[in-house]
Amino acid sequence: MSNNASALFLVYERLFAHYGPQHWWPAQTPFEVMVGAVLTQNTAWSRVERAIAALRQHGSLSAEALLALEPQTLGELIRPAGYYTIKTRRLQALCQWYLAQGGFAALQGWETPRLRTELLAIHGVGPETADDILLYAFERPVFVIDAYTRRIGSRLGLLEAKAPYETLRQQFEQALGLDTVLFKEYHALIVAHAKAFCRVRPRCQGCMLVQYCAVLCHCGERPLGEAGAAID
DNA sequence: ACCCAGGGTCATA
DNA sequence: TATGACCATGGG
Repeated sequence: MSNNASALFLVYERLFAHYGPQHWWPAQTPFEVMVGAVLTQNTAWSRVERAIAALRQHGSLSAEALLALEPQTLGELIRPAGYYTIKTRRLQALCQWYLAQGGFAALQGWETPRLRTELLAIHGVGPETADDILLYAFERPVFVIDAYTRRIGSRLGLLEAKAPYETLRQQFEQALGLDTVLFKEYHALIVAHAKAFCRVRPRCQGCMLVQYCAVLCHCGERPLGEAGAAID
């Protein structure tokens, strides 16, 4: 295992030690995970919670119900999550595919590569949304790369922030091994860490940044070495 | 008033 | 391959 690979695992251990288990994804059903994955695209989760609550209140938190809604009605329900016109189309496209394939039980029988390819073919489902769904709805060992992963990873000097999505995903998967439970927890911890320091920006020089890095570099006895020294 | 959030698509070079 | 515009709400 390369230094980089062991460093990625060390970061996980320290995040877990600091924040504890995150119990992700915050949803009651696999289908709700899928809906949330679309709604949270470039959107704060607190906004998504509002939209999901509205859908549940309306009795429309199912593929059949979402498809039956008039676009204008659905748009009104998910309005708090922003991009409501686009997300209305995306949600209904996802539901149409979901039902056409026979729903969750049928899809669960698919091999992961096929499932991923088919998800990516849905209009409005990109790599991160597809991988959120694969990991948290279908429990497949797929590592999710998001903006937080890029930011934290690059600050630690462990990855290139602008590298292609697939490159980074394979980097994590090869470093950690295909472990669904680990992947679920790791991604959730990255988001937890980012949220804890959501005001930290690359140009910041203040104490928040020191704490942000300290969680990963100095909370344990073992140093991160060169990777740790590379932070900002 | 300004920045940005758990992205993705499309047009352009 | 790689930028940039665009989508839209609401919290800090």
